[in-house]
Amino acid sequence: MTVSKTAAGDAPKPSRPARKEPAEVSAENVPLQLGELSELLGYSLKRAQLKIFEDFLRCVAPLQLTPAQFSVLLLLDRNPGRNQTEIASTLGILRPNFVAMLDGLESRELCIRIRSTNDRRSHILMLTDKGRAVLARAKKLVATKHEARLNELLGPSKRAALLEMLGKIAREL
Amino acid sequence: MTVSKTAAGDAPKPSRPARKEPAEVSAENVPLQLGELSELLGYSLKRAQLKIFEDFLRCVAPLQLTPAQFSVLLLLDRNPGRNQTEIASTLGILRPNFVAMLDGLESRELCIRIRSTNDRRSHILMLTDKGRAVLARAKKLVATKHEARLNELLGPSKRAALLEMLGKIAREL
DNA sequence: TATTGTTATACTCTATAACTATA
DNA sequence: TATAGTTATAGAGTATAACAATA
Repeated sequence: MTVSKTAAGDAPKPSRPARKEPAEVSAENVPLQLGELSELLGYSLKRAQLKIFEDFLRCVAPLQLTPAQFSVLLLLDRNPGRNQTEIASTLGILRPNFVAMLDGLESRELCIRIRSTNDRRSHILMLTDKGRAVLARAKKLVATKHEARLNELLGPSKRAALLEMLGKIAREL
Repeated sequence: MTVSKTAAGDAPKPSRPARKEPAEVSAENVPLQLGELSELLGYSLKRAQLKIFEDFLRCVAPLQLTPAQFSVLLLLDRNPGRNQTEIASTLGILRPNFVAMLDGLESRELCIRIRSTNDRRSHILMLTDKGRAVLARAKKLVATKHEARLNELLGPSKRAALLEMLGKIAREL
């Protein structure tokens, strides 16, 4: 059922140790078996996601941007004139949690909140010139280092297939 | 470059509103554009991972097991006689954080810690009979509900391809 | 009355230092 | 001295209730 790479019980038992016994009865340095875990989509998905975020952080480290911050900047650039609720909900961020995040970006002068004249309850969000500049540099780092690495690892067509399947799961599951 | 599904500017502008103007100048109910975000592997990966964990929790809800707890039970079943450090590190869990997790499983009598006779510093971990029974029921729920759903959504061959790519990223990135 | 941004708060995850008991 | 399990703690991330200003 499960494809075991290094099964402890499957190894041919030598009739006699080659040179000397490791230490006492046995060293037990045998690597653990993942078993059904390696067939669990959620498990591999989680491990892969952690690796990718790690790599993203490394690649964009000079700009000090997290994946979440990068996604906010991208969305503000593509959707000028939107308020906090709209941006947050699109990214799956709860409004209360979006406040501190925006505070951080605004204190670094990457974006600004502007009280809307139509509806004075809401804040229109805008990238600053600095925000646009940082975003441009971040996009370049992501494309040339982060995504390039993944392209190298998977190849363009597999990468595209992966993206499509992940999108389908995110949308339809 | 980016495949936009509902581009605000792409819709053919009607020369005259069909019935009446929405409200004032414009309703602005236009959905946001994800833009480059939909091409970012990490973004789709994160959204997909959240959906899959959500579905896992729903499917295994009768047994009250999280994905992390399920992975521990699976690993204990496959690797009897291992200690906390070995199990935790295999799953990418830090030893201090593994303590409370084990406390939870042990208090539910799903596994036990046994002081090793060889090295009295370490605790050998074992599934209890109850733990094995719960694991068996969990495996069945995961296979027939959770993984079956994903198989239905993606098809078996695409599902296998997805798993392989995620594994490759987790191992090699 | 309902909604926007906000505060306060709590709960989970994750990460690090340091203790204890053993080796 | 080094290691296994543990404690304490701090920081993210995420979740809900409730308030002030505005609609």
